[in-house]
Amino acid sequence: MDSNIQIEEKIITTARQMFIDKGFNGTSMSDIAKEVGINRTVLHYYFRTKDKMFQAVIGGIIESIISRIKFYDKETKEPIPYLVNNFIEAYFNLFKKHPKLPMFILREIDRDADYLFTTLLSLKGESFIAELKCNYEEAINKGYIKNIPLIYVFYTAYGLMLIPFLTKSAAIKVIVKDGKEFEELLNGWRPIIENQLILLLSAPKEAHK
Amino acid sequence: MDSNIQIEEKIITTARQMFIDKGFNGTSMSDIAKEVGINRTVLHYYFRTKDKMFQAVIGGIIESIISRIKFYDKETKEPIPYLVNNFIEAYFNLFKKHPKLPMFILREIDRDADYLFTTLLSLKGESFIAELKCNYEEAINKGYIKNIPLIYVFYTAYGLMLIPFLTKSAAIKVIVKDGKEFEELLNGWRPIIENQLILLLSAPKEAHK
DNA sequence: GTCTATAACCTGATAGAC
DNA sequence: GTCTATCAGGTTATAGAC
Repeated sequence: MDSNIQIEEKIITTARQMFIDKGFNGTSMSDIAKEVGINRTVLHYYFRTKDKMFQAVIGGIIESIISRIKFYDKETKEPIPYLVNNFIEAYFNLFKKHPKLPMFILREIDRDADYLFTTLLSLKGESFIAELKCNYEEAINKGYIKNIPLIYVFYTAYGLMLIPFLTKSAAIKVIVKDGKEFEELLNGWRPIIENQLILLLSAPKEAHK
Repeated sequence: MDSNIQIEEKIITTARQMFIDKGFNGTSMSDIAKEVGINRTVLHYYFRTKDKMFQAVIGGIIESIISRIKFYDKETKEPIPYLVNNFIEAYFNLFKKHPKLPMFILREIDRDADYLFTTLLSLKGESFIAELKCNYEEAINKGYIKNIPLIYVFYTAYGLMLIPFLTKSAAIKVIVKDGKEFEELLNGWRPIIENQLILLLSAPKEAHK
């Protein structure tokens, strides 16, 4: 039977969206069943427990986030501003499509960081993070980017990237009337974070006053 | 009776800490009662509902966060680097003492932004935000700071300020061994965020290359 | 495969004895 | 004021009929 696979597929996609919007604890099996349009016990038939269902869903979410990272490639030698531009473009598109994703990932880090990293490493390989670091240090040694610890680049990039989405509902209370005006706010924010990232990364000759 | 007031005091302080650590939904009345060392129904005797108990606690939390904001004072005319330094100092101290506070405030914004702002305005006055904006615009007009929308200053300040604490448990998984090393990580981060804020705010003559 | 029925919890909240 | 007992509602999960 292929209606089997179809319904399993439908469960996973709607469950993914609901977990992103409301988090693990905020989403009940009943909610998911109602949204899919099936009996609650059917969920248990396919996945047995809520945890196993979450496991079937979290991989795709992590993949969609991590795949946005693109590092300095010694072959193509793309300039920093181009890389920064690409990075921001990719994440802005992702978060405009899933505005609750930033909150989701932080909530999950807070809830169970161990499990998140186990899943991440099983997806991208055990040495994923070590490879990132190695790649980054090589770019420093060749003088393409400033000598600054990788973690601070992450802090700058993700701190500035996530904050508008994390505080979106507050912004709509205070300075912006609707989603359309929020979009314009984002458009004004983009060049600022772009500039700050380039300033942080650019090799000394471009950066020093 | 004053044992009355004592126990009410004890309930509030431990409830505040537990709400900060686990959020509103993550903290049950049973948890609080167990931590205080009383019967669960005693909580209902003092506060009747969980919501009213949260109300008794949230004011102090908001106050501790908002009171850190210090804007340009036309009287004393303190220079931007000094103000930035003070701002970062105040929040780093607060978050080192309560590392879960950043996650708490974001979670509550996500859960009920309306209620949070109603409480904020009732504490600081209806025109609190308008006054901030007015103060800020005056500083721009007098040429003390660059002409950039206030919201983007908030995004930069809080984005860079919050991100290390929001991802602390992830950092401890990956790049840092313990709390002491995390402290050092923070010490290295501080001058960077300081520099970025000063660059963002400084009036044109100091800022342009 | 999908349903009903039910189990075994946990939640917030209240009534009433002491 | 503080307790026990109880309620009504929600949660995940399973057994068994069809």
